[in-house]
Amino acid sequence: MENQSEHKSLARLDESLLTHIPPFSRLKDFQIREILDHAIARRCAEGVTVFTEGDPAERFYMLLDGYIRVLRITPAGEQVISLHIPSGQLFGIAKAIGRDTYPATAITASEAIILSWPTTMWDHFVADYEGFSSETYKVVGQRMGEINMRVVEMATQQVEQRVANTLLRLVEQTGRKVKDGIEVDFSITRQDLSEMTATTLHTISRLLSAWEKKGLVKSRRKHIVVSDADGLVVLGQHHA
DNA sequence: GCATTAAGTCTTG
DNA sequence: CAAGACTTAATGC
Repeated sequence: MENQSEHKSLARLDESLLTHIPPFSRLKDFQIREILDHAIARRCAEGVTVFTEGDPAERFYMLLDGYIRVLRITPAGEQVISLHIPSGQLFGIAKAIGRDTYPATAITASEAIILSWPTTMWDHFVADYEGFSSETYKVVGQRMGEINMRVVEMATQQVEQRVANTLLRLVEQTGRKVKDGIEVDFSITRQDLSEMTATTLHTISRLLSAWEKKGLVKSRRKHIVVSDADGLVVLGQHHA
């Protein structure tokens, strides 16, 4: 949790870092300055735990660059990946959902740059910074919506449909255009995908191999490119 | 239709 | 070379 993360407040933080990020975009320069002066900036390698489920929510976070993986551990010790967060979003905002501990664990899915503030400042942010709370509700709502969709998928769809839809969501939210399609923009293993879809890495491996033969995806170790999104959409809908 | 087991290869540090 | 990522086939519910 305190891995190699260079706590130095990355020189002096430039105001342009925040001016175009939704929760702060409506603020005056002096307010941005104020916010940055209270922030701690941290640059993390991939795989660093930012906070752990159940920990007291002492800080809240803004992801400036990279991706965050949100996960929970079952009593049996299995990981379940519940969400990936792209840059420009707040996370670890326990206060927004009425908690004083973190409801899940957050780990960097790539190299990342993260700002954070003490949770004691939360009420101040909500009260004094225009647009901050509405943006918070929006993000919380979006994530709830996605989780809801996934619950329905888990209950009603077969594995192939679930994996197809999960992969589509991944490239939609975190995809990067490459030569022959859209690539998931961070390291992702078959194990990871299985933890997102409640299946095994073996099934994922078989599915990806089959899809590759059909020309839907191209994957190498830790990389997945979706080359025919429409084809995947069909698979995700249809009962094959 | 899928998990499990098991037995392997290939890649990376 | 060891550890981790990945593949494939066999078996059983």
